[in-house]
Amino acid sequence: MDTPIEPANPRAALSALHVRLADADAIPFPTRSVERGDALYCAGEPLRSLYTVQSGCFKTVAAYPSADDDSAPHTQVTGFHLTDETLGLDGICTGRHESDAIALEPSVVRIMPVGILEPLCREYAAMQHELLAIMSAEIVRASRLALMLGTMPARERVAAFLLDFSERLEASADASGEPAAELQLPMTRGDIGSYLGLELETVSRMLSKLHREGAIGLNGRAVRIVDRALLQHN
Amino acid sequence: MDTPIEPANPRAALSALHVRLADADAIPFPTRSVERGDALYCAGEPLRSLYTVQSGCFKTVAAYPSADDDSAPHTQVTGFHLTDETLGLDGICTGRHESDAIALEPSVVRIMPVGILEPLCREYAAMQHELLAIMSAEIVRASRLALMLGTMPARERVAAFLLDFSERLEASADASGEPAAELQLPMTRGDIGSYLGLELETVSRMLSKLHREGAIGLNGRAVRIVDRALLQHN
DNA sequence: CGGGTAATTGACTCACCTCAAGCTAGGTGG
DNA sequence: CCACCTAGCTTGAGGTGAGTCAATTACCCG
Repeated sequence: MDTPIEPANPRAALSALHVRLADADAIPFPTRSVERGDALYCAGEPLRSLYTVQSGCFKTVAAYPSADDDSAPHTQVTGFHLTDETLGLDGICTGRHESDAIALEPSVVRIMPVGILEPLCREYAAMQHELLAIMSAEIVRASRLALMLGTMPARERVAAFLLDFSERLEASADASGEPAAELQLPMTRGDIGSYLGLELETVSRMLSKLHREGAIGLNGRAVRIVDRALLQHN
Repeated sequence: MDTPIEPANPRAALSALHVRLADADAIPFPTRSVERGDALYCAGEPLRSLYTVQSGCFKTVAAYPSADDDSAPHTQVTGFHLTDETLGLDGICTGRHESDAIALEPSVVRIMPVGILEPLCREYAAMQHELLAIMSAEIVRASRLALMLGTMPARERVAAFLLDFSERLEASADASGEPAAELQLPMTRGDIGSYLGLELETVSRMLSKLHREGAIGLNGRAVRIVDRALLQHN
């Protein structure tokens, strides 16, 4: 308790989470294009590389075998990944990918083979630090998602999702500092619902409600954030 | 697709997640004792060290400012940490702890100063690999928690919690391979509920129900797992 | 033995799920 | 160019699992 610092404002922290792997160094990693709807990798595949999104957007989908075996396994979108975010980190511990990564729009990724990555990090302290920071940020992100799913009502979840998404858009696109007000959501209501632990109908209803209340403009997947305060509070 | 391996069984994976940091090397890190109920660290504090639990048990608690500011912030137990598990990883990205770590019983931790850790990992490949594996495992754990909170009904959550806890007890205590059947839960129903995104009354009801159905023996915080299959399925 | 924290159980409520119907938009082929 | 078709979205009506409130019991520690 030596500094009178902010009590861990998660919104602020989320911006701080935004770190780039391997952009300081000039190593020419190869890239790969992925069509909309295609998988960058699938759960169970051996981990060969980590991927940094250059352009486009992905969702990661995890499955958990259902309680009664015959019924469908529990499945959930565990994250959306925009430009400059890194994919595949969850596979390091087992050497296998723990989830599917599906492109939500035509996307390009930078490929960083894991075999190269570790030696590289042993050489360059900055790079090692960056990798650790990114992984730590991913832990925080996942924990925060869990917190959201555990404690917030539907309406707050949807609002928080929109705010988070707009800030990450801003972070990846321009560096204006101002979060984006116009969002073009690349995912379906069903994807959002899965991510937020809600049914797609509930997501739709909450979006309509936020629209009626004047917090957002809404036209299909185009969302305009009108009143940030109204979204944050209440 | 070169190996016909298990399709990412999360239960199995969870055991694989169990990795020890800095136990191969003979570096004499100092230790620290923490009384039951005391905090090992608090959210917002600068990150000085990572901690490996030597004995005892901790819970980590995260706070998220509430939607309307005047009311209490959302708060949730984000994890329970037994022997050999590492605490503090979520703080690496911001340099500040993102949660409180509270001892649930008298505990001892091994202290690993972060300033030493990174250079050490640059020197020893095995240690670096271990650290990355632990962090990755933490990502998987958090994602899986989110999945659970997003998709499973109360009864399954409680059952999954008991199974997970018993396996981790086994992993940390003896190396028998057989998961523990007798659990002495160190946390309250409220803690469990917070972790699982349920009210403490619901946790209590589900435990009673599992008891009535013959899946578990139940006597306060002492739980005996009678019928694993019944817990897993249905 | 007494006081306070933790756990159990019941009755009632409500937020979200489920099921169902209709709508909209974009792409495709006749 | 339009008709169709599918996937996605919206909205309504009704059911239900978990939350809320409240009362009682069990337990631990001083």
